[in-house]
Amino acid sequence: MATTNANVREALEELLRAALGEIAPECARTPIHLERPKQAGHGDFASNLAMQLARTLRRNPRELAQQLVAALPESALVDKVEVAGAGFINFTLSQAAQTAVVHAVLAAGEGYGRGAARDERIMVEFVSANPTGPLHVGHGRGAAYGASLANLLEFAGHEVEREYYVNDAGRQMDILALSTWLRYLGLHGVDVPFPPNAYRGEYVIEMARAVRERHKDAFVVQDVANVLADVPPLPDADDTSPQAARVREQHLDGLIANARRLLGEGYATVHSMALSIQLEDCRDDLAEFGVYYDTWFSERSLFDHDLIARALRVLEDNGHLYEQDGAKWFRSTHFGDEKDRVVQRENGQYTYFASDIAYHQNKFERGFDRVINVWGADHHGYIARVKGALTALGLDARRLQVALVQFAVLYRNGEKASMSTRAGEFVTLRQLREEVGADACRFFYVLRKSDQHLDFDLDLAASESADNPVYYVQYAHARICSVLHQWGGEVTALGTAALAALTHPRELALCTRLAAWPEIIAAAAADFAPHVVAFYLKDLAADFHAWYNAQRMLVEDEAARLARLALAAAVRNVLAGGLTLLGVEAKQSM
RNA sequence: GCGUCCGUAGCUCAACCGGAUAGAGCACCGGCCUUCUAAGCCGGGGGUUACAGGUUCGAGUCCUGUCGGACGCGCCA
Repeated sequence: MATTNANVREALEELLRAALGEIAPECARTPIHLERPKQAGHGDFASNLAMQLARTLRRNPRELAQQLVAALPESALVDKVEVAGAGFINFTLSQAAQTAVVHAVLAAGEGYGRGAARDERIMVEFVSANPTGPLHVGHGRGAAYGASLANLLEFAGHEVEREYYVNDAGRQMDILALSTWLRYLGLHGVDVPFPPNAYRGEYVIEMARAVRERHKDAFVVQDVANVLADVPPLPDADDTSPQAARVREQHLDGLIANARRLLGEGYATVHSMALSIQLEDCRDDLAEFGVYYDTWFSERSLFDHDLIARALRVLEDNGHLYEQDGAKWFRSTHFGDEKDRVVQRENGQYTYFASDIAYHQNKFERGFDRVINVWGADHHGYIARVKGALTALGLDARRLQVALVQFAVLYRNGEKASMSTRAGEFVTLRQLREEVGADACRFFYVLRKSDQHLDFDLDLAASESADNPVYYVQYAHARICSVLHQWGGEVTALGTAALAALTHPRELALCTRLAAWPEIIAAAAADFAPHVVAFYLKDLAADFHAWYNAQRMLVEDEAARLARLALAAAVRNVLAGGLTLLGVEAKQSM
């Protein structure tokens, strides 16, 4: 008779429902809400039913609560029912009902807490950083959050696909290809002044070496004047005017055009080498961070299959496009956006937004019930136009959900550390992992609500960090492993151990905590909130450490020993499962 | 200027979509290792939830305004 947590909750609801029918039949359909009190001493479950009724019945809530309690049917699950506070009804479960969760956990193993129904197909798209350089610590937060969210949704019972959108078709890629080529020329002694707004990082020079290795001097152009032909000269470095900024952009565009002209087919070779090197690097980086994808979706494939033109045609046919100043506009103001948006420029090129419209149409056509985008908070202004476009395409925009992740700001010596990709002076995700370890990184990143700014203190994280809560949770797991190892018995045999010996308040508190795990999963998944899991694991570890210091497990008395070991094994299962969801290793020893 | 998000202990953050005495960690003070890992435990001090109103049995949570912060407002991606 494995009494699961859901059983208990439903049983208590039934009891209250019966009492309600007795006391106030006219309110028999009032929803009954049971919550877990945060305060010890308020029982295992509490209901505010009497307070809810007080309004409609215009009666004293405490009196109502008393009457409800008096009308409750007998139940073996319940030890004590009390009226407290303004009219709460507090249930204290019997020892058997509280400890039964241990058997439920051991029977289900790491599957304990898993949502029952595989009801929805969900895509989670996350990170999707331009493959123009190493991932930095801002991407790291999106990676940790997105990966944990996907795991969480999967564990909650959905079918999840993880996707990375590769921006391999835009101007940024051209700038990367140009940057690589200019460095390559530099390696061959052809010195073209390196533009300040090209990619200046050391990794670009490494790519240039790779190009030289494979293609020798095939792409060398000796005449600097030729490279700079028709390119407007760079303004002074200290000129920060908007005009100067525009000229710098034109300078880049001119260089890219010349690279295309001078290299011919060779340009595409450099371009695709740069892309594949960066993509490979990104994939490795994320894999070492415990982040994996089912699909890497190429933006360029949208062009190759003419999907952008097709999507725009649908919009056009539905009357949502118009022409002005030679460009083609999407009337997104009809769908709540602040202003209309260009989808095709005067020069005939599609905008990034146009790709995105086709991309999201494609996502929906792949048959997902829900599509979740994890975006940096700086993209929030972008939501209205994408949703608007989906609506205009005749799709249900509510199926697209955007999870915004606020910035992670790095602090070093108490001061903000810059992380501009272009300037080349940023802290990469790889550096961060090497400094603090992937486990601490993953845990640290999801330890706060995603809509909360994250202050990442490098000095603290890099220090021999006993401060880091991830060790606290891992330590609890390792302690249990150690005790079970010293006991030496078959852990599977604990699944049927008698639990009557579990009577210590610390033991019962642990059981209550274990019983909450399925609810934590459901709530965290519904709210897209992996931090709820992280906080739960800290609480569970705290409950365990407190018990560990209060009682020994390996005692003479066999009944007590087996019951306690069973409880410990159950705690270990949930700790391991939770850590896995967050991409953190459940260590056997520390 | 307009829009979105945010403001909770000295610091970093929670608070089960309106519930009980607002909780953790760090830092600070005092205890616990001849017994399963002290990366641990036990105890203590620390708050007008930015501010002012409003809604109701009840507000950190909802509505209005003010102040402060981050981000966004391109024929960039």
